Amino acid sequence: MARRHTQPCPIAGALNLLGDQWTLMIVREAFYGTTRFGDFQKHTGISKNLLAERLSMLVAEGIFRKVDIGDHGTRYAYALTAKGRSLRTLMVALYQWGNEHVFGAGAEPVLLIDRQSGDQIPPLRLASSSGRDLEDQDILFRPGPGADEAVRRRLTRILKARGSSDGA
Amino acid sequence: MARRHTQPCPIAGALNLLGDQWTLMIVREAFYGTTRFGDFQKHTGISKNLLAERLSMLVAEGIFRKVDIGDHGTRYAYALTAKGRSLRTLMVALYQWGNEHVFGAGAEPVLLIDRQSGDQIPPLRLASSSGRDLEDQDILFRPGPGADEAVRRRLTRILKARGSSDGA
DNA sequence: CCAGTTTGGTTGCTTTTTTGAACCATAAGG
DNA sequence: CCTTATGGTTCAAAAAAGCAACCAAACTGG
Repeated sequence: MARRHTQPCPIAGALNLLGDQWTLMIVREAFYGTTRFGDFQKHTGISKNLLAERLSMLVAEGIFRKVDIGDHGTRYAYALTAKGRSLRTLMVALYQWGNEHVFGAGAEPVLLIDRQSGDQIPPLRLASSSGRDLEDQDILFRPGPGADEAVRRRLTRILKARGSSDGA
Repeated sequence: MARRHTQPCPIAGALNLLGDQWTLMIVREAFYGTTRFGDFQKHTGISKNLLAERLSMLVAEGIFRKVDIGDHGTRYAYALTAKGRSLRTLMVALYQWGNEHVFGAGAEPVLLIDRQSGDQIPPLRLASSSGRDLEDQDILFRPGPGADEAVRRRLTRILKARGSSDGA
């Protein structure tokens, strides 16, 4: 729950919110259509106190919203917000990596299917704006407007190291 | 370290390996070119015992390999294997989500740049095999060969719930 | 309208992880 | 040959997770 990572880094920032065993399981459930406290608990196996804490964190972060259903009172639906639904790409990346590298071809537990064609959804493809496939060495890390001096220095050093090992 | 999730689910399986605060920070460092124990520690801020444990887990899982450098003995390089490099897509999804939804437009700490064009790498796009954009409602979850009875039943129920709410 | 169940928690205790610091052996470097 | 760097291990303390018990409001069936 405590913000562990303090560096201005998108990975660190994302892990502060999502980097534990349960948060993305809860998000998975929401993509499966689960909305109720008890159903999240039943389908994930998380304990009630942790689920309560995670859901309230996710609501505070704007990833879920808590909707009072039933006339007024003790029945609620937890639904993904637009920010929550924006995790779809990340979830698909996890699905595909888990299928391929944890369970392996021929042992995939859950396949992602394109409803319209009935075919499997193809692997996410990292491509340039012109559509060219990008490999590891095609990616550079550049400080953005939110970078501090430390990040700026570090990325510059990485860039130099990469650049010099390039011609070799 | 203990395998928490036991369901046959690609998300659960992936989170068993990657679902904590440090593992993906270590992987990030590897993508930045870090190979040495001390450098991983310095750049992430992880404590030595946890780093040692995580690295040995990652080596055991085939995500990193440990290479003895220096004549023989106490100097090692940790390098991503092909399986480790296959995390690239997942990492990019995290970078993009963190930039957009944790820091926000205009405050991105680290931008991903296409070396050849110098432009920013565009957001990962979830598309069908024919290239059509896919939205939430276009994705179905189908049991794969590794599904057990419980998963099969659950996904069938989700499919029905989705199908029936479809015409409404 | 009353009794029993469902829902959505909270509380408190135990166990596991993480943190942080100290320590250490081998190997490089000067 | 003395010093420092490397890559750890070990230990105690703090934090987080897991687990069971408890609870109040509200819905349900009769």
